[in-house]
This record gives sequence, structure tokens and C-alpha cells, in this order.
Amino acid sequence: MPELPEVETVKRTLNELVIGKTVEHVEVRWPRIIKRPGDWNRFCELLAGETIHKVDRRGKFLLFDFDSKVMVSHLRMEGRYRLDPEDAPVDQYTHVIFHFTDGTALRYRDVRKFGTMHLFEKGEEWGLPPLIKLGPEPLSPSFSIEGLLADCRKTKRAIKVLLLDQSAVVGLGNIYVDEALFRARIHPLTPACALSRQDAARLHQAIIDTLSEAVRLGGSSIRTFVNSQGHMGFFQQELRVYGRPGLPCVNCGTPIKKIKVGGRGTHFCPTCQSRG
DNA sequence: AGGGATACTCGGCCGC
DNA sequence: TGCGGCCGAGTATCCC
Repeated sequence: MPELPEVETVKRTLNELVIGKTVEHVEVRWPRIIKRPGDWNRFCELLAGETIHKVDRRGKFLLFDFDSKVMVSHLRMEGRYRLDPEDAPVDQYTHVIFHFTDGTALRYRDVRKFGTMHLFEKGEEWGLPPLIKLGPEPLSPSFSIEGLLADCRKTKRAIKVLLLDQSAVVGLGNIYVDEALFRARIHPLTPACALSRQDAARLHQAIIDTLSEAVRLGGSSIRTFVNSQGHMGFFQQELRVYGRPGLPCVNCGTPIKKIKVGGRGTHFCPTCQSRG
């Protein structure tokens, strides 16, 4: 499940693969992936003839920067991009194909069909869903202890639920939320408004440390993640609680517990992350 | 009004 | 071997 480190890794590899390529035509095999414009045929028409200048990332979204358009793409659970020669076989899980003028094609493959694509006129993407309400980037100066603390004080929701909803900070999903809360020694069910300034400061640092280390290692290859060049990440070896229920805590030896928080499987150490 | 919970999108996979 | 139910990101929708 791609979270910020995996999406950042995909962004970097895509920038090695597709810069300067011009779309000859777009082939949509599963129209429900295309969320904007509502008519997917229009999506194809608008991209024909456009050249990719850069691929950016905002939270877990990829932004493909074309001449006059921006395509915003979310990989959700299992979405992947690959650059293939036109004559390579296309499998049943490939749902969108960007055919380029040079005989290559960028293929979007997504077993669960959960991913989304939105196409905007350049500049209008920031004022509309899905980008409009996103919180600060965790690895930028816009992510501050004071801002995080202020957002926590607004709600009684569990801190894990707040961190997953992309409003206080972007890029965290189920894996990195559990890892960051473990590093900050905060119980995932703690009401956000109950966090002290010190808690918020530790959490802020834990989020930055966890995500930056994961980016450095090319993300986590849980289940099926590989980057757009087919390479695995290595952060899965660094996971301290996620996927380790019943195994001893790396700090204290207490068995890691698994519970449900906001409907998501949640891993934590009941000793290190005890509720104050 | 706006926070909060729920439904919805999917198909691999698990357990019975 | 068959099959119902689970999982999950983020948006839409409903409720209070």
C-alpha cells in the first residue's frame, strides 16, 4: 500500500523514465479509474499531443505536469506505473495506457482497480478535490510542532484516526502511522486533544524520522510494492510494530498487540505506548 | 455549521 | 473444492 515513501520513490523513478515523452493517444480499459473529467473519452482527447515535463508528488498523489494540463494520480492500494515497449504483452490488470510517440507506453496496472486519475487545466488542481484540503508536507518546513498541536487540540478523535485523514499532515497511511506512534511512544487510541506539547513535539519528530528514513531506503515492500523500475524497497526490514503482532517489542520485549482503530488494523506496544 | 461516522469502490485471500 | 467475508485510501453522503 503506497504511502509517502513509496509514492516519492515512484515519483523519482518516473522522472527517470517519462520526461519529454509526448502522448500519441491514451487507452482507457477501465473507465471508472478516470474521475475527472466525468467523460473519460474527454480525458483521452485532452491528453493527446501533450508532453510530460515533470512528475511531482503531493502527499500520496502523483502529479504529472503536461504542457497545459496536470494529471493527478493516486495509486491507492496496489496501483503501479511501468514504462513498456508497445509490443510487450498487456495483462488483465492494466487499466490505462499512455501511448507515446516514440514507441513506448506508460502503463497503469492496478489489481484492485482502486486507483484514481483526475485531469485539470494547469493551476486549477489546487482549488479542487482531491488536493484542496490536504495538510502540510511532513518533510517540508510547513509541517510544524505548533501546527500539529493546534490540529490535535481541535478534535477528540483518536490520534491515529487524525493522522490517517491527511488534514493535519499528509503522506501517512496505516503502516507509517503505527511506526511513527511507536517511535513517539504514543498509544494509537489517545484522544488527539489529550496530547501535550511534548507529545506533539515527539510525534512531529517521529513522523519526520520515520518517513525520511523510509524514503532513503526506497519505501517498504509490503505485499507487492516495487517502484516503476521494478525494484523493491528495504524499509520493511526496519518496521518495529507493523506486521509484528505477538512478536517481542524491540525496546522492551512485551508482545506487540494488534487492535482495531477507526476500522484499521493497528499495531502497538502496550508497555512503551501505555496510555497516560 | 461542521465534526464524525458510514457507504462505496474492488478482487485477492483467508478461514471454514 | 466452494464461498462468504475481510481488508483498505479517500471521497461522497448522511446524520446529529
